[in-house]
This record gives sequence, C-alpha cells and structure tokens, in this order.
Amino acid sequence: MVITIARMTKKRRQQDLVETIEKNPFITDEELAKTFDVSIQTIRLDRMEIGIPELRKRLKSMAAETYDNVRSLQLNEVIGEVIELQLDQYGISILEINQEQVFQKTGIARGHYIFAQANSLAIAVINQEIALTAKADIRFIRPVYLNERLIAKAKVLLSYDDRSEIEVNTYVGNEIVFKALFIIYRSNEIKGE
Amino acid sequence: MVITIARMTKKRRQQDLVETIEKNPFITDEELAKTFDVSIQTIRLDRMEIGIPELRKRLKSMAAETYDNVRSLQLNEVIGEVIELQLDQYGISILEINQEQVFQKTGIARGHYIFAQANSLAIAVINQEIALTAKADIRFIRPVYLNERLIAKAKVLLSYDDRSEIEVNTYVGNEIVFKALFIIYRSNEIKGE
DNA sequence: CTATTTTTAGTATCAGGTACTAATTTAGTA
DNA sequence: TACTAAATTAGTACCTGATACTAAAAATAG
Repeated sequence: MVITIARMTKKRRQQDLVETIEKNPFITDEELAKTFDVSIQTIRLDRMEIGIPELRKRLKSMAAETYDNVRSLQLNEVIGEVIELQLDQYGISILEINQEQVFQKTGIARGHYIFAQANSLAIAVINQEIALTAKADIRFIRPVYLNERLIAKAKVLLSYDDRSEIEVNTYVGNEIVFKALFIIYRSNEIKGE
Repeated sequence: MVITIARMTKKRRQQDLVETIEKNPFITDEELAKTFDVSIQTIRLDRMEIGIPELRKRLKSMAAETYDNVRSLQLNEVIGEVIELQLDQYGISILEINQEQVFQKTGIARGHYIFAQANSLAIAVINQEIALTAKADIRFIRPVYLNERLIAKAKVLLSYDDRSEIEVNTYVGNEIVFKALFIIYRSNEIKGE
C-alpha cells in the first residue's frame, strides 16, 4: 500500500499563497515553491491567475509607498489597536510600548503616546464623521515602561446634542497608569471655550 | 578652433550623484549615465567608490523600512522644532501640520499631534534627565487645519523641589488655538496622584 | 612628454523573473 | 475502466539591472 499525502486543492493553495505573500512580500517564487511543495511554474501560474506581481515589482511599489508617504496615513490614524468597540458607548484598545516610544535614558514611555492612544480611542468611540477633542483633563498615574502593554478603556459618560464626555482609563495589567476625561464635540462647527 | 565643454570633475560628479540618487532612488544606472553624460561604467565605478547600492537593493531596503515600521509613528522624539529655549523658564516650538497629521475627510489636525507638540516642548523646557508629565489640563480652542503653522509657547509658572507647573499656549498667527497646563515631575521617582 | 588617473568598452555571469510550448500527471466522469 | 479535461511540471529563449572582471583609450598632472 502506498501512502499518498492528499494534495492541496488549487483554490486552497492560491488562498494560502495570497496570505503568505502578504505576510512576507520579500519571498521569491523559488521559496514559495518549496514551502508549498509544488514546482516554480505552478507558483507562477498561480500568481498570474491571482494577479500578484513578481517580487521585484512588489518591492518597488512598497518602496514607492515609503517614498510617497501614502502609507503613514494608515499608521497614524489610530494609535493602538482597537479590540472592542461599542459605538457611542465604550471601547478598548491595546498598545505595546516599543523602543521608539520611550525616553532612551529611562525606558519610560513618552506621555504623548499614552495620550494619543486614549485620544484616538475616544474619537473612535464617537460614531461621527467629525469628532474633535475640545477639552481634556489627564493624569499620568505611574510611568509606563518599554514593552509594557497598555490597555485603554473608554466609556461614554454623558452625551449631549453636540458633544460627549468620555472617560478613558489606561491599565498595565490591573494597575491603572493613566486617566483622562475628554469632552469631544461632534457637531460640524467646533466650539472652543 | 574646437569648442570643448569643460568636463565635470570626478569629485563634483560623485557629489551630484549622491544627491540625484537621494532625490530619486528609483533611477537606474543607465538613466544616470545619460543625465551625467558619462558611460554606464563610470556611474558604476562611482557608485562603488561612494558605496551606493544598486537600484534593486535600494528599493528592497526602502520596502523593508515600510515593512518594519521603522518609519512608524512620526510621533517620535520631539514633535515640532524648538526654536527658542531658556531652560526652566520658557521655550518656543513650531510645527507645520501636514497631510499625515490631519483627518482626511475634514483636513483638521488630530488632537494628539497638537498635544504632543505642547508636551514635548514642556518636557524640553525642564532641564532634567528625567522629566515626566504627571497631569495636564488642556483646551482645544479652535480646529487647526492642514498646512497651518503652530507656534507653541511654554512658560514655567511655578517650580517646586520635585515638580514644575508649565503653561503652554499654541497659536496660529496671533490666534490662540490650544492651551495646556502641565505639571511635570523631575525627581527620580514619579509620584502619581 | 611621459606617468598616472580617469573613463570607456566589452565579456561572462547572476537573480528573479516573463512568455511561451510541450509533456506529464491527476482528477472527474460517461 | 477508459477517456477527457484540468492541473502540474519541464524546458527554453529572453528580459532587466545589475556584479565582476579585463583591457584599452583618453584626459590630466607632474
């Protein structure tokens, strides 16, 4: 009896291919052939069918993105990853503090990152085209260190016609490290004080 | 009489080469040869001597930058350019709002950039190894738009042993757009509330 | 006017492909 | 079970944008 390892279907392989290349756009056809255990021609046929460009073109367009600054928009939208969101009610986001976000001498996170996480979460919770921070009271309760994972929890306390009051508490584990109270306007015209 | 167009010196050409490639990293050796009116070999010798990698390697490393998030958040070190600084007294910084810092739909600057400018200026004014924001009251007085130039002015109001109170007002022209009051600790141990 | 530097020319080779033809294998079905 | 269609593999010629190298020609300096 010959043991035959069931071959992947074409469809499945192509789906996986997309994922693999997305995950590592630097991979060559040869390497792909090895990982999927098919010939290099199959990989190339797959790429053609799906419409994935060759390695060098992928790199070029990624480089162009860097150059054009197109990409940074995405990155800068929301600081931290929103993992839970009930519009107009509450939201949770996490942010792991990395090298770039700390003072080198102390390894302590720069305050504006912690603020940015809280602020962008608060904005995200407000389900509006236009939502602008008008006022904030904030407390940094204890320093946050490199590699700590910040969990920001936002809760809408009050909602008026034109503005909302949102409380954001940020934790490392169970320990609260930061508190903020935002007043966010959502009318077309922002009213300052 | 033969009119001879003076040939560029090697040194000069190599300087220009660096600049040209920096300005447009997507240029091939062939195109470079044409623009400098030398042979492709000369361009290659030049690149070797200077240590500029070939086009494809340049693109690859640019792509890697995108991928690695090295460029990541521009909320890096100090947000804004500090143009005046009297330690423990006052400071001024300017920040021009660009595409990446605004909401695409409205062209209005995200609040955390404005905060970040103020916060990093306040930290810069405190002449200490360790200076951490403990508390802040902030008001966004009017929205700030794309291409507006923010001028943040920080003034130390009070100084205690372990902390300072700093006021930051941010202007566009003569118009105040943002106000903040920071309490910044400068002892080794930060005391939260 | 020669010695040295600089530049150009040319060839072989490489990576990572495209584009194409043809053969082989596998799977579906009458 | 045999036939057919789909899928896969093999192989070749060619492409771009290079490296690495040798050698010759031209320009410049001493």
